[in-house]
Amino acid sequence: MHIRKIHPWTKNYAKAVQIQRELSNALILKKDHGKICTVAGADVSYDKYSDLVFAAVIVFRCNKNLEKIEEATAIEKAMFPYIPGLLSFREAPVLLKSFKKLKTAPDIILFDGQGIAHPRFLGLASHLGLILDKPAIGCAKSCLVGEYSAVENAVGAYSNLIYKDKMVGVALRTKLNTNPIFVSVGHKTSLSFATQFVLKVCRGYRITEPVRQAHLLVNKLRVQNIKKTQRISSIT
DNA sequence: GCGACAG
DNA sequence: ATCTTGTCGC
Repeated sequence: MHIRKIHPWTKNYAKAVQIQRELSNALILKKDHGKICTVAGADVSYDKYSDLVFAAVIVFRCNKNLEKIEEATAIEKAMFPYIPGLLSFREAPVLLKSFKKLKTAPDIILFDGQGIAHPRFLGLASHLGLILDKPAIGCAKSCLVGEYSAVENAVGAYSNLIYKDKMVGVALRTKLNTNPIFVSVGHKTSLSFATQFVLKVCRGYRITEPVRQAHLLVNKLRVQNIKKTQRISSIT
């Protein structure tokens, strides 16, 4: 799929922050799409013993079975450290490399991270939604910024996530007796649609099925790659 | 200065 | 995120 080149992947923290401030103004924080027929889940994995970063994206048909349409993976060297608030500068390059391999562009994309529930309102899902020019939703497993009240223990229950007097997302219960996940708009969709959509693509786990499958695939890729590397080094 | 802090 | 087995609870 097409990758828009909006800005360089700087390694300078101050510049990265400035880029986030500028890009956040270009976000479309409303439902800007028709019926969603395909959905993609994306995730990243790291190798503790090297500086390699792995990515996987899987596209599904939005039916009951979430039939898999296509998948793509990529490997890249980590060029940016993990800094809360600057996650996209670490994970976006390898993710884009995998998205570039997709033949079919999904109608919406689910990311393992925040959308606008972010210090400068530009989390991973928002940043990539802009670059890919696609509706995107942030599905984080923990909270980065904002405050919220306790969520009732019932699937579908949620509480608003407030940051700087703005509603930036929701803490959503996707599974009984399990901590809620944090859903926020990434780009080109609304919070209400994102919330309902996330619930529709959950399959008995806390994490949405598209992201969960991408997580399983990227970890498989990492383990295979590590084993392959060890086979080669034992011969050499 | 102190504490918080997606993956 | 990553290193890792069993184990407590629904």
